[in-house]
Amino acid sequence: MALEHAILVSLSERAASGLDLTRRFDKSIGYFWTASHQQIYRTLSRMEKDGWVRSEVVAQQGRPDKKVYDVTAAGREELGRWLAAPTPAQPLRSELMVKFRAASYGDREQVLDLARAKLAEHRDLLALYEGIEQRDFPKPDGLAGRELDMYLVLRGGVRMEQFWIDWLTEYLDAHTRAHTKDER
Amino acid sequence: MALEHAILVSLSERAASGLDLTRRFDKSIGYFWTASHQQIYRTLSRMEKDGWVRSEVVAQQGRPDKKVYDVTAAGREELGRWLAAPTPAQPLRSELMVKFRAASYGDREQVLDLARAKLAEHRDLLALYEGIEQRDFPKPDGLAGRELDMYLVLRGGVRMEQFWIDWLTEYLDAHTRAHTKDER
DNA sequence: CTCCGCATGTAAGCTGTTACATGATTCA
DNA sequence: TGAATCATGTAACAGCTTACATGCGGAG
Repeated sequence: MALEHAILVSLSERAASGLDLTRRFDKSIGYFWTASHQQIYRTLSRMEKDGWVRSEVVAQQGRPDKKVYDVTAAGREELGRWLAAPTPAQPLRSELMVKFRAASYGDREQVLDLARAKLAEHRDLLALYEGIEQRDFPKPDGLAGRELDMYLVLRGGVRMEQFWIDWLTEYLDAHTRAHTKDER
Repeated sequence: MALEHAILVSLSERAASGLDLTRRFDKSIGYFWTASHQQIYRTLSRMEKDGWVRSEVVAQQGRPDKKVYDVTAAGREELGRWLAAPTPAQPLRSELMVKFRAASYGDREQVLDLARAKLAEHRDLLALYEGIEQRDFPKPDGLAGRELDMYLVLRGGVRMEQFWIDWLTEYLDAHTRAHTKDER
């Protein structure tokens, strides 16, 4: 029930069409909340029916018309209500952890390869986030308000990737040690 | 498509009824993959139809009969196949991060209260995981095989909770500093 | 004239959640 | 007698994914 609210947040930052939103959910806000264009169009329709957003058809030159959505007063009210409501605990769901736990029921070497692949993925993501951090927030000390919010969420992404890298490294090291011990 | 596989893992460790599995998904394996009893019963039926598990009705004294499920050869094969298959990147989905980014569109003080509540939740979870770690793996150095797998997944849980605590602390500190600066 | 990007959708199917249902036994 | 636990489900709905559909304009 949170896609509506993620859309309200994104539209509060700036009015947008369905495709604009789709692109935002492919980066920026998409780093911590993903959605496909099908979901977005469907949800926008429902939100307009509910009066949380309104749309205006905008003609473009050399391109098809687009419907630009904007948050209404009712939408702003709903956003404020949701922001203050308690956030239910979102249990961790990690396919990788299930696989790691199950490694002894299959080919362990292939599971270790999966771990190495994930480690590379997370290193790439960390580099991406750190690049954004250095480009957009070179001096974080003076930040406040909306910019501070953006910065701190990005910091969450950086720390999250660092967590994966550290844990996967511990995992691979431990299994390497256990393996060499077997060999002796 | 991973609940089937989580069930295969759990049944590989030990045969179980639907209710047994439901209880396991409330702790141990449930710390990184959750499922309700409705999901479990529905999925077990499908898996039996597909030949991945077989069931045996076991009479009990003073209790209703139960259906105990067991992994078949086809199920073990499927588990091995799944274990070796690449794991798709699972994008992060955090309602809390959406709220943090949106704090300026609502009552910031209430968002800070949410952050404090989450911090307390994650401290409790960390204490739980560290308790299990000390109780079940007091000397992790000699571990190998299945036990090492269990230990390392638990370490993932510990590190994950540590991540949340560190980040939420950074978040609260940064906003406290920004706030006191406004006051001056 | 074909392919690509823009722009908006529909439809089918699977997964997950919420609510309801049944029948037995044990304990207060 | 009434509540709690054991044990297994059904039904309805909401959410998400995958595939398909349409039509316009510009580039090569």
